[in-house]
Amino acid sequence: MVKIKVRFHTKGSFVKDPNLRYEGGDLFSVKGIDSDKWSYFEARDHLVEKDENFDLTSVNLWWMNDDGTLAEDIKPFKDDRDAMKMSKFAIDNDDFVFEIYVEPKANKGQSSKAFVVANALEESSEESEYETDDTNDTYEDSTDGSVRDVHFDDGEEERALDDDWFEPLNHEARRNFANHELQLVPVLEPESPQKSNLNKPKKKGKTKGRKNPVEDECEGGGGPIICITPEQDKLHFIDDGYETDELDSASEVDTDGEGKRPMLKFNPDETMTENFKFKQGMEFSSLQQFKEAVLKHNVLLMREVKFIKNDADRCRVVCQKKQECNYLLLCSRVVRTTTFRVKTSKGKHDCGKRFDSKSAKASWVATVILDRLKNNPKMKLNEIVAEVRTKFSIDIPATRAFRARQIARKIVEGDSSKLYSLLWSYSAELRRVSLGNTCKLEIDRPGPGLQPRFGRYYVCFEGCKQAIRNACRPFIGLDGCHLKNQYGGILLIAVGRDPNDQYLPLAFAVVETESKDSWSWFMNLLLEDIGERRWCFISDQQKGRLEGSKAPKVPKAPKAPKDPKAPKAPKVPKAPKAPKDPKAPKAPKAPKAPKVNVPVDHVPVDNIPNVVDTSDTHDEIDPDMLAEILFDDEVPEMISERLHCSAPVDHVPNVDVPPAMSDPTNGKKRKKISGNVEDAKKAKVRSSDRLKTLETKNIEGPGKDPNTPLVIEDDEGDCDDVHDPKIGPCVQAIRSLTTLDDIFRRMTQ
DNA sequence: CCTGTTCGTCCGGATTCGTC
DNA sequence: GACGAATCCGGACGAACAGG
Repeated sequence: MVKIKVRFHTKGSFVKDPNLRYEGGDLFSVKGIDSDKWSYFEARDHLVEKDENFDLTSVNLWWMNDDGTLAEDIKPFKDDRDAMKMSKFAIDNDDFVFEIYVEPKANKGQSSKAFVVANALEESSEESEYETDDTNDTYEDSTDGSVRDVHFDDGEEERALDDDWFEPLNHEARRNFANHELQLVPVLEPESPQKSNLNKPKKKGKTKGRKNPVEDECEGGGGPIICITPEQDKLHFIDDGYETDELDSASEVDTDGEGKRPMLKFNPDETMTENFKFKQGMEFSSLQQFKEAVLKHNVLLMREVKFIKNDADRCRVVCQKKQECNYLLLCSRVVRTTTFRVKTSKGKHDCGKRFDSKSAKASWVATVILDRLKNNPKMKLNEIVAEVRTKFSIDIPATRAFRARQIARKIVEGDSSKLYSLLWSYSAELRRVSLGNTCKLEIDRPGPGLQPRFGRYYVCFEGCKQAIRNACRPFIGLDGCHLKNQYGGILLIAVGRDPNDQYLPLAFAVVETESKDSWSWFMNLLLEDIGERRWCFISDQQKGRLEGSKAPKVPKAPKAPKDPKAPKAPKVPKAPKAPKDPKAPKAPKAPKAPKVNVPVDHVPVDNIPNVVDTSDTHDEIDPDMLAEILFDDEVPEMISERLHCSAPVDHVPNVDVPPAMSDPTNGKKRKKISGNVEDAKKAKVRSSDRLKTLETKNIEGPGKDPNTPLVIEDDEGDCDDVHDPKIGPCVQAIRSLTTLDDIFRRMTQ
């Protein structure tokens, strides 16, 4: 594939005085077009893009390589085949720039000037195309030098020949054509033995020995068996029975690799149907592809076939009921290519249908159930049997369904062991792309002589680091979820929030289990990457983690926010929140961490003893849950208000934050928390109970308004916010946990 | 009864050799 | 060189069995 550049000449016209030239109009260029993807329709799209009134039906298109001349090199650009010519030309001639001319269609009775020129060029080329077509042919049975008398009446095939003349000739030769100099000699390879025979007519009976089996079949056939002789095969001959228009959708016309006349090509991507026909001449990229297609087709036909000949070069297929059915397919390799072609085709069964086709092999059944298995990995065997019966009226035994499910599972899940072994390469590639990407792969070595095993894996991308340092808010959500593949494990993930309220994945890790050890490993790596600042970590909590850590909830201090530096803003009256636990100490100061017995596998960063454990087990990472954490709870709401506040923080009205300002879920998830606190708490017990938090010293960072710093500050004990009933617990918690080590220490006290 | 597993059988692929 | 026949071996298959 190469990149080509196309210059479009539009809105002008051809003038001949006496040389042909294009006058007036506009010119625009399109660069970097993949030659493989270049098409007639892409050209049209570019023209429409440039001029929305462009009407393809009212113009003729012409193309030419950029160093050609209009008088000699202009060619019609009528469809995709012309586009393919251009692509081929670019590759063959290292000429990657083309001109496309848009010419208004001539009125009735008038001829396009370009048409006159191009027509002359085509005529001249067609006169000699057969000769040129043979230049690459290696047909060996010809004995004299006469040009083969091949004639195609069909326009399609003329087009095919038209394609052909193009290929073996270089640019210079085409110019010779253009000048009506039919001297191909300079461009033809002189006198190779093969080529010297190319034009010789076939000597009948020269091939000695065994007759071609295909011919045998033709003779002995008795029935509508269509045969291709070796001569037809080698010449890519297409007889009258070749009905391009009747091809099934699963096939396409294409030129073969040598740029010869179009052949049928089997398209494995298209859906096989009962109406599919294995036409003689149809080509397959491999014998395996042919066999799979045959089996698939016969499953649909509810017939059973067998491969009576099946080796590297050929495959002969007959019906299982060979005695009563004349079904026969023979596919064999095209000489000196890797392509396989159907040489014999009698693809109609004379036998009756059967409902227990063995052609419905386990591998085929696997493909049938693949989609359903993706959604339902525990699909039952009888469901598989029923599925195949419903779709194809074929009964398969349970054992086949069992194996099919095994195969399908393997396809769906992939070979995990192989994927794990690719981690080294993946890491190396990430490092190659950017040295700032962090990849940590921990290997577990069970013992000497034993194979090392996957331990842990951590990834943090350079871009994410930059984003959290420079653009995002200093809040980081942490969570973990179970991996459900063959080997299990836990995925730990850290996400940030950018100024647009979007989640920003920061880092992720795969660890063996959620434990203090694994979380601290993850957190240490994360802090190494994002830098030591005062970050605010927000996490959910797990059941076991809170055992023994339940402590009286910190009541809210009376509301008394004061910031002398900031102007006062009017406040909306709000009912004071009732403390949930009347026995709870009223001390507004940071609570001293209770001494709790935290099992080793508890995550340390969550241990703020103020909530009731109602957390769910982790199944999936739920971004909405994090949204709730950030915006539904009393403390996060305070934070969110401050995040979005353009006024000083302590003058934020004590009202609900409008969803448009703060809620990334556009208010869908947001629950009212002012007013009756108990009701509000009930309504969002899940999210509030998940909140554990928090570690930071200085929560500063870009909020929505970068000019308004976030002020949940500041130095020890000086912040009036401590007396704010909304901010109290948050700041207390924040202040008391200045570093991750503090958190760990507290956890283990 | 349903589901999953085991084991013996048989088919098909690979290879070799002989013939045309 | 192309094709057919013979042989060997691995894997897919189905029957039988075990477990829930």
